Amino acid sequence: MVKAATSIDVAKLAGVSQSAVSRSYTPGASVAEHTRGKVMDAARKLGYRPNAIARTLITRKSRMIAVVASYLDNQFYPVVIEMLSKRFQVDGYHVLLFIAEARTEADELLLQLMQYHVDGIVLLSATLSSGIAKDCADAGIPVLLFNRIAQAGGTVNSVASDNQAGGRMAAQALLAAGHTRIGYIAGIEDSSTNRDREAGFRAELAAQGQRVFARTVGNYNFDGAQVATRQMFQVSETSQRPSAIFVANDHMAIAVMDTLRGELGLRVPHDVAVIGFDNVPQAAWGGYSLSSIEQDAQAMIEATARIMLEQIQDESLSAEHVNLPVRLIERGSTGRAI
Amino acid sequence: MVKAATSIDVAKLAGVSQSAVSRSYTPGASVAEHTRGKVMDAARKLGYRPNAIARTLITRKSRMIAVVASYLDNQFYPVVIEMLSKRFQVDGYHVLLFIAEARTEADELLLQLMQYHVDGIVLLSATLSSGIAKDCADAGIPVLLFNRIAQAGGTVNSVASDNQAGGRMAAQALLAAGHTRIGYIAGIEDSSTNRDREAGFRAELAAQGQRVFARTVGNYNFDGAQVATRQMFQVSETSQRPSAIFVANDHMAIAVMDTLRGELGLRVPHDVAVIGFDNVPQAAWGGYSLSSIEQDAQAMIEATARIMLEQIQDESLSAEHVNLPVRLIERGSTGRAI
DNA sequence: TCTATTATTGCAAGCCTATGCATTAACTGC
DNA sequence: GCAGTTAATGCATAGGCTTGCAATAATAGA
Repeated sequence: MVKAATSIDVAKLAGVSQSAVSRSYTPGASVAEHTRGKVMDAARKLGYRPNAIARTLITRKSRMIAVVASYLDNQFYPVVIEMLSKRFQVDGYHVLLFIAEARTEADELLLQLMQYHVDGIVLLSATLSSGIAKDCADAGIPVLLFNRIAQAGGTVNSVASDNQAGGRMAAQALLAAGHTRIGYIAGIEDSSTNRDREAGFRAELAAQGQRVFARTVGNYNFDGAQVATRQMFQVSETSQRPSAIFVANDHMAIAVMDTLRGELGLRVPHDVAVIGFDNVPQAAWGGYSLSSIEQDAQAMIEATARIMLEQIQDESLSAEHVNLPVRLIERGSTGRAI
Repeated sequence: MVKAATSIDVAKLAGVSQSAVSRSYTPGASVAEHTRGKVMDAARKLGYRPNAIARTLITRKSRMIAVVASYLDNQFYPVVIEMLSKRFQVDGYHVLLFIAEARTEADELLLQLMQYHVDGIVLLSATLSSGIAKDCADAGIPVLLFNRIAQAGGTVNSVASDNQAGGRMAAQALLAAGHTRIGYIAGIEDSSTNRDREAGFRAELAAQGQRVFARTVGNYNFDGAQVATRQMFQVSETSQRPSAIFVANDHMAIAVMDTLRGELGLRVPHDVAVIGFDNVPQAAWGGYSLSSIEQDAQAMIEATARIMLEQIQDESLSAEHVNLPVRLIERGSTGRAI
């Protein structure tokens, strides 16, 4: 193990002061081209790289952004994480990833994050206690909820899709296909996504003189969705069962289709039409051909990056709330042949 | 924005020296219980949290582990990342995540990582240039290849599955079902996983007097696998086409099944049997019921964590190479009803 | 009661870099 | 050739913490 060269070592070898070395690595600093050349030569010889930790200590900018997720089963999140990570790398920021399942766990984690002086925090489909939100605000660390709406209009940013519009689109698609017995399988009850998707869905049904025919809860997880499907279809008579279901996200919708076909012997869309939300890559797979409401992940990432970078630059900016349009993608699961 | 309290503030309020504050936060340090109590009280009042950056600067331990992935489409990786992240959190380590597609990109990234004084580096299905490997070794940073074997027996650890055995199992499963025209769809040609899986597969075929009937390359990606499937099945006569295919991973195998069924109108397993590798969650989905060779992700994570933590503790340890057993999971795609 | 131990505590020196300020060098224009 | 600018450089300090060492207090042993 060789001790890494420091700026002082480089300075000595190059015959300049340590400040000159530092300035050579600072874009826009005042150094003669000639000097920078000597410094870079010396640095190359010694394998010198500036110590990001020491730099963070003094500048109070770590160029790290924390991303907190609760699980990665739902492919929507890996996709988002990958995009976020690449997007932030473009601007020289790195992603510190955390998996926190419970709320309390997330709170504890965020306190740890703050010790690392992260420049910003992105929460994927998670919320945080107002106490922690305040701590972050006090510390000047911008926080952004991704795919969730902040409850209080406080200091926390949010980037989400227009879930209500999405819910309406789902209803329209099923109504347009002539369904009259339409069910809803909910995600996590108190999540903003579930609330908004369901509200939009119900509003559109109501507007067309209908209402939700059956409703169960899948809590946004695979097993939960299977259970929810069984519950919804435990009645024996066909006329008692929904002929179409709006499932609060694709991850669950796939479990629903599996259960309908595998366990209950029903065909999709012939016996039951299914539509999901998110348009994850798997929705397009031949085995499912799942109709879905597409979230514009690219636009969400771009908005997230913009807001975070702006607020890292300028602390005085106030919280933003972005709501992006969604789009109906019709595939086989709602009867549209592909 | 309130400036965060420092150990000096706490020391003042508690009426002790700054060292006492530091020691109060260091497990095993020499502090009277009474003193620690005063310190903690003062810390609570001020909302003090030790500054991890300053600590890193002096101890040269950041408690951060870098994880480098090249893409997250293949669900195997999100699953692994989630498990790794949780596992390291147990020991108080945090994961710094990077997405690097090309080799050169990864090299550049690693140099940046070293600036952050990460305590260790885990590369998911990626390799690194020997130059960088040496830099890491020199800097005393343990590096571990996950799901890849290090080419040189050098300073780099590796944790992988027994891919050769897996390849053999895949061959056995197809041979046992009576197939005589067996194809192989390869992953990335020069990856150790592809090499080993194919070698085992061929060895077993040879042992039973057969050989690979057809071979195309899918490069471990979805689109590539679709192309590879079309190539393999472009011949018109049934007897010219394989009746079974071993696909180098599940991510591709699913694309293969979609192409066989959707484009080519073939049934799985009736017309063509398919077996994959990894046993990703989607393999179990009803839409595919894909037979697969399971990698024991849990054991791989455990080995990874153990090796990394050990080597972070003790720099003198030499590189380890772990090879974990795999298991055949038979499902519908090879004819076994589920 | 006095000395020998041991447990606590404080002092002060780093760890490595960024940056305000003062100084010096190099130029400019007249 | 000289005063006035501007560019380049170095000095010295700060940023928040850990830790070896010395000093002190507390305890035990005789």
